[in-house]
Amino acid sequence: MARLPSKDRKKIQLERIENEKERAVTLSKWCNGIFKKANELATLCHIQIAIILFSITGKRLSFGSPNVQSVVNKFLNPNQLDQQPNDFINMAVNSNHESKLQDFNKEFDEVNEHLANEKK
Amino acid sequence: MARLPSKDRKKIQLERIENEKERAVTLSKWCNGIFKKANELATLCHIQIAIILFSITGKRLSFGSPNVQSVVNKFLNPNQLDQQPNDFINMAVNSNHESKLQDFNKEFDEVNEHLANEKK
DNA sequence: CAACCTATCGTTAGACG
DNA sequence: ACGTCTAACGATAGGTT
Repeated sequence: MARLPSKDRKKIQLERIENEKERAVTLSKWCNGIFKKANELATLCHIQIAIILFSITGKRLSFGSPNVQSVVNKFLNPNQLDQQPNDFINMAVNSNHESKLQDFNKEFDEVNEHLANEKK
Repeated sequence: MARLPSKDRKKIQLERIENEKERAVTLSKWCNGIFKKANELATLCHIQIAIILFSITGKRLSFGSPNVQSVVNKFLNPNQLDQQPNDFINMAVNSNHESKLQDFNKEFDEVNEHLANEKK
């Protein structure tokens, strides 16, 4: 309730946050913000976008619209025509990427859950 | 100079922008904003981040800190230890990705140029 | 510790150059 | 087409629950 009067100071300083906890909180908030913006941009401008991020602790976060795989794949194979989703899945499964795909799906679920919550 | 009085209305509607020119302008502005945020986040939280984006016209834009390749590579090979930059470059050159690398470098130059300008 | 709150900071739509 | 301007909008630091 009664909020202390003079604490809303901000003004980010563009340098590394040394305090671990503060850094983790900032990362979490900014990730939400950037992923949300990416999602809005995908809708507004009808683009495809993928964001991949590794924190200093090794945690991996990603976001993609429509999904990370298709954008990364397009990035790695710019000369190919757009592939059907089934083609991409088949390609991935037919090579040695099974465990990778599971990781992907896990992350997508997490991110999508987050986004779904935010939309409510 | 004398600005019309009542035109700063906004309130984005979260739906696709149909007007091509307006959509291109919005994409340009938002890309600057998101890439800038990604760069700030990389500094603040000491993360690695890559953003890959394809516009509806097929234009490809990307941003990476420290660079797109290393993050995408880490994403595709999560079980490997971090590679030295030279290792990655050798890997890329030794496979059939030469033209891809040139594209990468071109994009990095463009983005870095933009960022450098913004920082001034 | 994640969600909520809100003053303040940062981003951007629309107008203009 | 790209930079600048600025009010209005959106994101968030620091706080509380």
